[in-house]
Amino acid sequence: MHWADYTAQRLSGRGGAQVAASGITPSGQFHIGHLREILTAEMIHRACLDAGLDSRYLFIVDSMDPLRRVYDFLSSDYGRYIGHPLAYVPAPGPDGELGDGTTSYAEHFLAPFIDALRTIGVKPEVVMNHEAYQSGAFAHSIDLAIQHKEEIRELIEEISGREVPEGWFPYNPIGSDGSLDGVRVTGYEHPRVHWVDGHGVEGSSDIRKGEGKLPWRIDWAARWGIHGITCEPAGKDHGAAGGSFDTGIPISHLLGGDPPEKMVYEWIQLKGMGPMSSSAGLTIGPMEALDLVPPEILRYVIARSKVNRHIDFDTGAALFETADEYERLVANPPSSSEEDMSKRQRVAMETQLGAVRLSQVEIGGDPTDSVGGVSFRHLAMLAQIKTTDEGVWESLQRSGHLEGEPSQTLSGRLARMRTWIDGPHFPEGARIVIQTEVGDEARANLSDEHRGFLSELAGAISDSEWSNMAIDDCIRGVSDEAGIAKRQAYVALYWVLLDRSHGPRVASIVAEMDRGDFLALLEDA
RNA sequence: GGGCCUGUAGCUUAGUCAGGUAGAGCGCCGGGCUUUUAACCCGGUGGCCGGGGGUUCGAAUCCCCUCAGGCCCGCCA
Repeated sequence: MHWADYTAQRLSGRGGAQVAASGITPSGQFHIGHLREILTAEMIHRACLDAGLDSRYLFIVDSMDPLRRVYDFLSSDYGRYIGHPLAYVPAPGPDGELGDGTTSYAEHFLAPFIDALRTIGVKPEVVMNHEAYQSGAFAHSIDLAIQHKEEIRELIEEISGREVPEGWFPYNPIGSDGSLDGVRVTGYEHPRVHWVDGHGVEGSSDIRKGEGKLPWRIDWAARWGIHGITCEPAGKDHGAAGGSFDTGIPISHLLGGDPPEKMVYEWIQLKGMGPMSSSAGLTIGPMEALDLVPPEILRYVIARSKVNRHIDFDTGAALFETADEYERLVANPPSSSEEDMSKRQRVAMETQLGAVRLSQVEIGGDPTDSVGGVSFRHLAMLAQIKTTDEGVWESLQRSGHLEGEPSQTLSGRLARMRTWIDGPHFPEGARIVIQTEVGDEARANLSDEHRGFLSELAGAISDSEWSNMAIDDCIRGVSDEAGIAKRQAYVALYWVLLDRSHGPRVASIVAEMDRGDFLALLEDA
């Protein structure tokens, strides 16, 4: 059974309406890792719906969280906004310069991410956390937290093993300069929290009006109750023993809530990406990833992995293989008709089918609608050999992959594939580089028999018609005359053309080449 | 120092919760396709389940120890 279905099953035991949620701080550019946070929760939500449960999916944007520091992509002018809730910080301009404030920092980074989510079929109910504070939704929880101040302090100290500092207060008011930092609480008279800020200015905040916030560990616990959240997968950082999940659960009870079960997902790592490295500034965002592979593949990357396994997100060969794995699964789904299937095989099959189901952009979508009918590997090859899309379709029609006109799915795939090929993320192993001179490795691997064939071919092909068919006839004819095994003839050509022992149809490659260039290569051998 | 996750065929991994003869995909190798391929179809190869010890009739699975990789323990989400 797929993990999302399993979780849905557990949630059904809990009864009532299900609310799956994610929470992300919009402190900067969203990246591919955030997709796991979102999709883990969203897939559970979908699984709940599929199980006939009443379910909603919430995306809580931590817009009330303060700007922590001046990130590298921000101008130093942002220094004065440190400690300010992100909803009240002006969005940066293109070069990180301080914006005019028409758009908030939080909105600025959120908007493109929401667009990307829509493309992958995620349509969350978006909750801006600062609005929740402004609306007074937190007021009751804040009041309870203040009343239970000492119990909460004990819980945090006991569970996290951390000492809560003197003067700690379970509500952090915004000071006179708009910052949450350095504000000391001096008293509480419902609904106002009195304080003195770092400048020595005194004031008071109305807990019903977004004039302050709960500290994270309490904020999280409170929102579970406020929104009736029944499931919120959290990153492994929250999951550490004594982490915010462990303190959140008892705090939530204290605030009258019924917290979700602890669920922790592993990170997506950018390891093993070859030329990609964060230090080189070459990270990948969801939008960028969507330029390369279709949304269902991006979903499948998450769906196919168990929640507690880390994912090496690799825009190179691994993504290639994942995409082809998806194609195979959809085109040729495991069949349940086998009676002699073992229990394990059956479970594995159900899990795979679940992963495909949850990878669909539209809920309940037919996976076969998203199938291209061609492996990514093959398409990548054709896209490199054929300069025009028409050429690709013709080749696919000849090879039987395609009947009639290409579907929208397929032409979309080709467009993305061309982007991928032209970009820095394309796997080098799949790149077809036509040599301009014979490579060292090729030279080392060419036998006398190979050379003899190549030189004969040079003579024969110099006045051959320059078409796929004619070139192929010529190659086959010469190999017969030269008495070389066909296989060896092609091996020789692959070495010369690609500096490899094998490759795509030789004639297809040669037909796209300039005759002079090809002859020069043959003679160079 | 404390804790969490992971370690199964060359690669990605299922199976670990409820012990019962190690499964899959890719790759690779071979064959077929009267067109060669990185297409397509068929077949095959491949694993002292990180290591050691223990419990058991029986351990990838439970217990202890150990090695390796990743991550968390700053009101930071």
